[in-house]
Amino acid sequence: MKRSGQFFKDVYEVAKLIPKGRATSYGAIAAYLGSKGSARMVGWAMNNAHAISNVPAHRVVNRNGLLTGKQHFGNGNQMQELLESEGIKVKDNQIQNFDKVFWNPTVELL
DNA sequence: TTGCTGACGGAGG
DNA sequence: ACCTCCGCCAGCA
Repeated sequence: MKRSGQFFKDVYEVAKLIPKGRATSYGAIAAYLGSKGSARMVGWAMNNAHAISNVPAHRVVNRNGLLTGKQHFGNGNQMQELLESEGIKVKDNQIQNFDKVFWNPTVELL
């Protein structure tokens, strides 16, 4: 078993806890895990998350609500379609009303 | 082994 | 307000 760092593992667990119709940011997850400055690692973990089941990486975007990682979903706008399928409005790779759909693990999971 | 890159974010100019 | 640089740390050449 490739034991990725505990950090990655935690990222996966938090990602799985993101409610349907909600989204969070890389930085928010990193902050929740205690590594505020490691937002990039969260993104990296998401890349690896494709190997894990039930990890809704499409619900994780950058702090602007921009679907920066959509290009990693293989098909063109699959990430956007998944989000819209859950009720999240997306326009031009950006989540609309991001402040409403934003799910802050530091607050929600606390 | 060393160095560069990367699904980000905050600080500085 | 806009643009640029630095830090975070794991993976890969």
